[in-house]
Amino acid sequence: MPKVSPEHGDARQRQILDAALACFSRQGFHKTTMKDIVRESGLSAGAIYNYFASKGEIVDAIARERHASERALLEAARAESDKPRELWELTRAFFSSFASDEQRTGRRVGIEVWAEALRNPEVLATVRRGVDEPRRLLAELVREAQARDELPPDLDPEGMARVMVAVFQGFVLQQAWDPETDIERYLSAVEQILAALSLYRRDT
Amino acid sequence: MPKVSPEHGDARQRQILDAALACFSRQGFHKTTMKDIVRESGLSAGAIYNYFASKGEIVDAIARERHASERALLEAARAESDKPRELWELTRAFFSSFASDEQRTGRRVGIEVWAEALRNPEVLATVRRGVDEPRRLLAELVREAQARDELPPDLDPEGMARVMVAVFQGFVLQQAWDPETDIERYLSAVEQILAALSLYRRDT
Amino acid sequence: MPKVSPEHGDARQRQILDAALACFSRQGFHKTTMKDIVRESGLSAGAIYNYFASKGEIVDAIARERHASERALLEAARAESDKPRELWELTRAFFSSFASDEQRTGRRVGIEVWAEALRNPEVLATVRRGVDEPRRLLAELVREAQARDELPPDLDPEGMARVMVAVFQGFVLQQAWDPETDIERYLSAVEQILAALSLYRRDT
Amino acid sequence: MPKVSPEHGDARQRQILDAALACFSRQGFHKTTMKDIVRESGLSAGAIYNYFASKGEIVDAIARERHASERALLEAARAESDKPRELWELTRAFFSSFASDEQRTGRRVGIEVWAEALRNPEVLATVRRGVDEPRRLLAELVREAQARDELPPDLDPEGMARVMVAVFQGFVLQQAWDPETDIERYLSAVEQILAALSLYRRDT
DNA sequence: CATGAATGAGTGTTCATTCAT
DNA sequence: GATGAATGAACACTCATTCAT
Repeated sequence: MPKVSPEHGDARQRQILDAALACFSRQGFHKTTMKDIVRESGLSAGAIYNYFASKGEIVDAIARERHASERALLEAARAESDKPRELWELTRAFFSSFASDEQRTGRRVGIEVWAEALRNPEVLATVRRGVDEPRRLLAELVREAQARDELPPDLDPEGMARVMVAVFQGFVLQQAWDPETDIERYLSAVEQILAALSLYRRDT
Repeated sequence: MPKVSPEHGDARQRQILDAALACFSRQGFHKTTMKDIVRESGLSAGAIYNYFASKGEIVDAIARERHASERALLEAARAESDKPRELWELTRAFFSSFASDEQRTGRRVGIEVWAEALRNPEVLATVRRGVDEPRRLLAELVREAQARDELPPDLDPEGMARVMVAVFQGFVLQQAWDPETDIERYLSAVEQILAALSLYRRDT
Repeated sequence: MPKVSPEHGDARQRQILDAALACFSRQGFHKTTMKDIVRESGLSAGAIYNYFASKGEIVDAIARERHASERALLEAARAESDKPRELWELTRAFFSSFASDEQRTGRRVGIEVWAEALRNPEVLATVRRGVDEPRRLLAELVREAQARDELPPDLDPEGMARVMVAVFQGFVLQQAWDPETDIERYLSAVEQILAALSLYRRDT
Repeated sequence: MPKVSPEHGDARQRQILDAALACFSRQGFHKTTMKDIVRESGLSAGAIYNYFASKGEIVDAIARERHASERALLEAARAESDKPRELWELTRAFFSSFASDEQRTGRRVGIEVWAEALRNPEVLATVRRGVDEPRRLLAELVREAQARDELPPDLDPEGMARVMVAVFQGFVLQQAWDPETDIERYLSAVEQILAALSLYRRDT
């Protein structure tokens, strides 16, 4: 079927990536064979290789999608926040994504991407980009809050940003290992931390 | 002459696990072949299969070793703490292990274990045990601190324990992706959080 | 509007064969893919299959072209010869084609055609036709020279014709493996052989 | 079956090369699959890869065997010659190998090796070594014959050596394409050439 | 006639595991 | 117990060919 609409290619790519994500989330990168993706996508092996040069490129693409997805979430969360309690609202908005099954599936794959980053420079670059961006944003928000006298002036913004990223990453792990993990109790602890810090500012 | 001492077996097992850890840390579980472990250990393929029934069992054993290693660290850290600042001292002691190259190597493998846990029930059980124990300990410490009026009484101990575990897990990730990551700035933010919480107790 | 001139088809065929020859000479038959020929020719895969039923047919056609090319060379060489030194002049004229890069490219492919002939009856037939014709011509020339008392009467014309063909084939090989091969020293030896034979006639 | 005699490995290698030669001679390098060699050799795929790192290495090894085989033939032929008619006797002895079916099989593969040399530097090196050696030997013999006044002093030894190599190569081709090719008539022409040259010496 | 995306059988190669010695 | 050669199912990937548009 040649002479095909220009969107056709994008649609095929989606079809492949959706199939790959499904397989990866079910069995992981390494146990997923091209045959699995072929079956899941309904395409032929050859067709897939028209869109991706190798299995590795599919993994790269999935890693980039994870990144893009988190980034989109972050943007959306930020749009809803108002300055004074921004950090907290951002956190809450971001964590709300754990309600979605699709996001949870994606995050399971995301954990594998984290591990893959240790061996694969391409994936590492994507992961670092995906972590550095929110980290910088959070540091900036900390600085702004300090300027508004809402956080202790001697709190290191970079350190605090990393801690907040960690709070997110750690929850992703804990929830992946145990889906029962109670998000509300977790969030309430985070909220209390932020509240404590914002009171603490006057005492230092 | 099968005049092998009973320790012989243990020594062989160690030899295999050391070799496996070296390989896993270098190339990951999936890219490590049995041949790699054979070469690294200096044993024969057959000999290895006398001690482990499959490659998967070696992975399981490595996962258990990771767990044991973290647990030992935790015990050691706890022994050194005095009650009033226990949480913080525990944290600091625990993070001091990042200075050791050996621990860093081990943690890289640990991240892969985290991913593996998503697919392998055996490994999942080990990982959960490895996380639950410190989590329960931390929750207990939080409760004790609350009893001593060192932490806000309405801080959820379970939630807070999870957050502290996350703070550790997230740092493992960030440091694995970027070994330059500054541990001191990270810790200073954590310290400030704990300090804020302990002041905050009086205000609620 | 299939208003294509009748030459259109021939032109397309040329386009395809030129592309194929270029690819074959660069990478050989077997490593050349249809995609390579598509790229080199600027046509589409489908278009090529309108003119050749299979890759094999392209190989056949190239083999026939090699044959036709050698034949043309032979005819041209023969037109220039005068009887008494005909064999020698023919040889020299024929070898002069080694100066042309195009002919050298063609001959590299020719060698592959020789190998292909061992497996492919179609190609074998073409190769045999391409060798038998000059062989018969040379045998005839030997006979004529014998009639003019320019070659020993007991020289076997068929044997001698084969030897002369071999002298050409061997040079093609040696020059393909080492383009530095000195054609003049080679030819001078051939000339001396022919000269010796034409003197020898009187001594037997 | 480990702890195996040291000859065992050589025997396996032979087994593989014999199977490969059989397959290559039947279907050529490119149409021969590893599966074919597996079937023919009676070994498993994995076993073959214990002895050869790739199909290409098997091809290389076969090329080297062709070389060694021709070299051995040449040595044997030379041992039987006496100086005065050495060139001719060498030729005759060498051509006598065409009687053997095994040698004919080998030579068919040899022709493919010739073509392969055009694309594969490894094979090219082997082929050039295999051709240069006899060429140098022949040039030396020509020079010795000239010293004994048995060949024209102005005959270029290098050129003549190449011609004699060509006489052999060309016959290999012609006989591969048509097994009926009459070796005696061919050889008689060669003999007459050598005889003419040795008489001719006095006339120049 | 032309297009080029799709096909899918087939390729060379790998590697966890076994077992005769 | 120890050995390491052998196994063979599985893998990622290729490519001549087709055919809907």
